[in-house]
Amino acid sequence: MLKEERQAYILHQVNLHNKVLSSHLSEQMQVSEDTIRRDLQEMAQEGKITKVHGGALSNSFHVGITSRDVYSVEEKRTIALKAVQLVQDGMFVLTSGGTTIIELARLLPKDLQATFITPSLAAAFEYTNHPNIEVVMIGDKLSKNAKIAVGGDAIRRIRQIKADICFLGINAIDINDGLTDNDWDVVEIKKAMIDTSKKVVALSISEKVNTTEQLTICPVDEIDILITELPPDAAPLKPYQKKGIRIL
Amino acid sequence: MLKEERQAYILHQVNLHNKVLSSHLSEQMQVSEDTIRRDLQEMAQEGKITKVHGGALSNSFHVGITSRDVYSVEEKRTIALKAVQLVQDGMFVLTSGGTTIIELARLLPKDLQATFITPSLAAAFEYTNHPNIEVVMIGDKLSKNAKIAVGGDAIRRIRQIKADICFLGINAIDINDGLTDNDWDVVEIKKAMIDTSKKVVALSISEKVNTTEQLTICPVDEIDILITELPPDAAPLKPYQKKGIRIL
DNA sequence: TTTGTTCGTGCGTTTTTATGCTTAAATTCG
DNA sequence: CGAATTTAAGCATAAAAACGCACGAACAAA
Repeated sequence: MLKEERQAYILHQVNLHNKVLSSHLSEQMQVSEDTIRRDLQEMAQEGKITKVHGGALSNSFHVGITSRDVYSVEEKRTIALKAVQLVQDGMFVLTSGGTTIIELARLLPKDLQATFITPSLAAAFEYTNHPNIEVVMIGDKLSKNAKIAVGGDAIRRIRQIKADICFLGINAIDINDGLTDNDWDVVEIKKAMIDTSKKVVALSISEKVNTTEQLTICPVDEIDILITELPPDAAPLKPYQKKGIRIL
Repeated sequence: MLKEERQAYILHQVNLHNKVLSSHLSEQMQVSEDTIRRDLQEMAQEGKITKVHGGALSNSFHVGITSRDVYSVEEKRTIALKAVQLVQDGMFVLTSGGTTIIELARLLPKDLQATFITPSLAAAFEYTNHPNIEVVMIGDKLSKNAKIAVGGDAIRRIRQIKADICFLGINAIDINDGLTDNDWDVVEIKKAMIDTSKKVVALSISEKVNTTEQLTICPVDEIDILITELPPDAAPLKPYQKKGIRIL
């Protein structure tokens, strides 16, 4: 059997079943696993498949939901980096959706072992890329624009969880009006998340600090930690610090 | 034997068998391998064949390697088009994940008003792009590779639904072994989906017909409709038709 | 016919490629 | 953590390719 033949067959199998085992292929084609591994490596380099421990995965399904240009990524990355430090092994972490949360998801250390729970499709998707993280998706009717599960069932489910920490990507925060948003269903979900978590962390780019939307989620004193891309002692954050909120 | 004669013969052989070995040709025509190699090289330069180590491949064979998008999109699209016709306004539709289902999701008519329920992240995401479709995500612990919710809670939730129709993207179907898969949790989910649906539709490219994986989902007679990219009267599908399964 | 040129072919020799094996390191999993 | 599996790297070997060279046939021109 020619090398190219073999690789064509492998590609075929991979795309057929979404995954293949080196051992299996080796047996099927009567060549050593070494050869298979070299084939897989070669094909992976050409971008045809994704090589993993023990075999290979199809590339087609892997690329999906995410990746699209995000507004002020740099700031959000800064925020996410600070947030990551709050997560420790074994924690139950509840998160909302939103682009800042997605950045957080991407920056989680590879060896972190924790359980992440979210009603957001995109966040859930990102979490599944981390091998050591257990991901729980909160299901229910999906909100079309936020792409997160909303509704009574989702809320009930969230309230059943006792999370160690909750990360909220927020749209507007104001010292008087508190946390606000513009989608009724999302507000309900965030309320539930806050209620059921021991510690609440609000993530927001400084642009959104001291702005207000139509619907109230909660007053500022219900959040424990506020993270922006600014240094903790920046002037605009002083009022929040005075209210007893920890700034990172 | 003249050079031209020889090359004509080689071309014939290549197109007939999709591959030739230099050694084989050399023996057949009683010339040195050097000569064969020179012939192959010449023909390769003219674009008639593709030369590889040890022999040559037909050019048509090689195109399979170059196409690197989703595997057999065309077939899957054909399948999806047939499947779409089964959905009508007002239906409750339950679907699994998988690339064929994603194609189905993309091909749904814009004006379709129905409720789609799925444990698959990618499928749910696609459904949310349709303004008139109500999307319900089944939540639970997420399976890392399939990116679908698995576990007792998801199963319980699925069983509470009485769906009009259920679309399953399947990995392997065999007349004796029935529907099979290679992921325990996914199998459980699919079982639940089948049990709770009035009508079960299996979507599969013909390559997966008459193949078997390790874990059984259900015998073939539990599915109502089988859709492949082949015409309904294709030979490989006859046995299924005899069992009373409708073929599309 | 003779001579010189070109082409096709085969034969050694040297390189390159493909593959399997062994061993040590890495990874996974109970 | 420790056992079992998987991988990576180096080495050995055989097969194939590349290269130069030589021989002989075909062919053209003198």
